[in-house]
Amino acid sequence: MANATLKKIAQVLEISVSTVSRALKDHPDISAGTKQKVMELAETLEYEPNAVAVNLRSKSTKVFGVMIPSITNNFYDSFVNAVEEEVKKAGYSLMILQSGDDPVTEIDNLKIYRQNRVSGVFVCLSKETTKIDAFDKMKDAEIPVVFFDKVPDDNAYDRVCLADKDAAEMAAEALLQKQKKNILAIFGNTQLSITKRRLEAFKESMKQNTAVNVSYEFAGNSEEADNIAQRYFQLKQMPDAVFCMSDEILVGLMKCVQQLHIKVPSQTGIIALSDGYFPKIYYPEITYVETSGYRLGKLACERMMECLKGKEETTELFVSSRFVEGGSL
Amino acid sequence: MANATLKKIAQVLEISVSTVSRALKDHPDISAGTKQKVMELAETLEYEPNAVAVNLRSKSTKVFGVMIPSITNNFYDSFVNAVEEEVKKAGYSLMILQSGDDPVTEIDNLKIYRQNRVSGVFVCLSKETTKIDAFDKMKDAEIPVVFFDKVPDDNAYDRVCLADKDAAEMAAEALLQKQKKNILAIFGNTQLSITKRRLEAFKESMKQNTAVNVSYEFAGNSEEADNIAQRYFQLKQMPDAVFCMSDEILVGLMKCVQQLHIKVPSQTGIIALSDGYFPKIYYPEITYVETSGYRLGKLACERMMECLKGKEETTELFVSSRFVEGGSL
DNA sequence: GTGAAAGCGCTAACAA
DNA sequence: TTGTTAGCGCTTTCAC
Repeated sequence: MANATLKKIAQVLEISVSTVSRALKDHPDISAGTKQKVMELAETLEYEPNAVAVNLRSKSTKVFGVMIPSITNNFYDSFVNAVEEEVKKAGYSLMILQSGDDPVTEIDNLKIYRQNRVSGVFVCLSKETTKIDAFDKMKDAEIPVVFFDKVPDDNAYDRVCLADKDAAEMAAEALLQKQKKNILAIFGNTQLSITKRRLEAFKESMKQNTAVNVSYEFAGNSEEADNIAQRYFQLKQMPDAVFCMSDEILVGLMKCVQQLHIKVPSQTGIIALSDGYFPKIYYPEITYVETSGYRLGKLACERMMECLKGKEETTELFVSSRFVEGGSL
Repeated sequence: MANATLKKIAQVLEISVSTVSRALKDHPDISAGTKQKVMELAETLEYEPNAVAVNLRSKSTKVFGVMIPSITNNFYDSFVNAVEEEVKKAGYSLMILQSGDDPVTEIDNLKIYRQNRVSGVFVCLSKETTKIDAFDKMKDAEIPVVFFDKVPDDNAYDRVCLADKDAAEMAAEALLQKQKKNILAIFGNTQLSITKRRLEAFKESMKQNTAVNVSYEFAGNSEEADNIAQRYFQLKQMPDAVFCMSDEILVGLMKCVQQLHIKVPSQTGIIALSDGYFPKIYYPEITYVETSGYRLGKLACERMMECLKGKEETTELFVSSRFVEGGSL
């Protein structure tokens, strides 16, 4: 008999609902005998508490929202994976909503989260988002928001980010170390703060050695990266190394490498910033600086949990980077 | 002022809660004047209905569960993407839970879905699941379940699947058409029904031409596929074509192809069953038979919606396959 | 040790 | 046209 309620159990046993409730929670007030009977009946009736009712009563759902531009993206997947894994331990579930990189959808989604009274929201801003006042409503509703990856500039918000600066620097250092002289550096959409940070740090590191020639290019997707690479590798003076800011760009570059039969690393070296999956599908495996969505997820959870137990100030936290040697540089 | 309730509005306006409720719903009974006042106050108070309360009252949440082995998987992503897109139109949200291919977690997750009174659940069984009686509890709770991809054999359940048989046949036909004589066919985990179906159909098609030599191999992941390919491509009689049952296997094969500098399609042809992303990251692009997670998602939604409005019998539905020409065969 | 009652926020049948 | 009442399932204070 499914959908048993406290009431039903109470009726059968001819005791009150509150006693049943307490018995099921193993409350000290209740006699062993009563507990026994209640537990048993609950068992046979397959009683399962109605979370909706509990939530209404307690004014708190055990659900976190996660908003990402798109779920079909390796990096966000890793993030979500980590978060799901982590919050489950505390009995939470996830409500995942995609913004599709659309600020309007983003705002709609926030509304859904508010109406569902989620306990908190993890947000990666859409590419197009410029105004973030919509998030103030979450404050009013007392729903903590932890931004990740694409975060607002405003210090008034909690943010966890990749150590973009460190990562870009590490990659740049590696290139210099290998004495590369003619580098093609492909970055993503310049609108994104993530691109800006990586670009700036990379450029800064490159200043150390003025004898190095670096060409900066920008690709919005894999295909554009492919096209850019095509152009450069048909020059008589081929790049002797390529830096890829992201997996998307790496994938585009590698298609070009395959097409033009470029030997890696003898003809050209390659280094990327990556979550780690794509570098391993090529031969030789690509040397990369890890920017882990998984670790970012864990960090975001930690921060969220702090927010829940009365946070103090907002913070910006970073996930450290890690150099992973492949055979491509 | 956030967290306004009907009660607050009612108090301010000195009218009853039910009038407020009706006014907000634009109920015909309510006078224009009252509606006006209520609407305005609701606006300024930033009233937003409490979904939890509504759910409790209506005994129906606007949430679907989606259970997949892992979210870090292209195919399931596409599926989830399609489902999210589709159900959003009807005002539903998704609660995604991963089973991690663990039957115990699977059962725990079902419990979470039941307790949260989701409106329905989309389930892809874990690799390890053998007994499915846990799903009967969902029936008792009157929560419709639509299985997808990895589905139970039992006809008593609603299922949407890829047309594995068709897809494998199409690939086999293409190989025969191209006069391939020495084919390496790599399949996945033989425990999975999906593997069985694809394997059986492929073998059946191959029977048409007994002059063709086919080697059947099985790989549980990309690395194993790579190793198998390594072995075959170091034989003096190299395969003149390779069939990959899945993206995972294709990725492994391609790593080997890169390592051994095998020319595609001149030295060996390649054909795969795939969702479509991975075939396009290689050069030449891989010829594949599309097994679309996205379309599967759409179909699953259709079926779910039917279930919600009182279904009749359970069905097994299939997403048709599509041959996509790359340059690899 | 147990029960009665109130209330979380909302809806809807029934009254007025 | 509006209000009253009851109740969704649960928890918890207060009384006995």
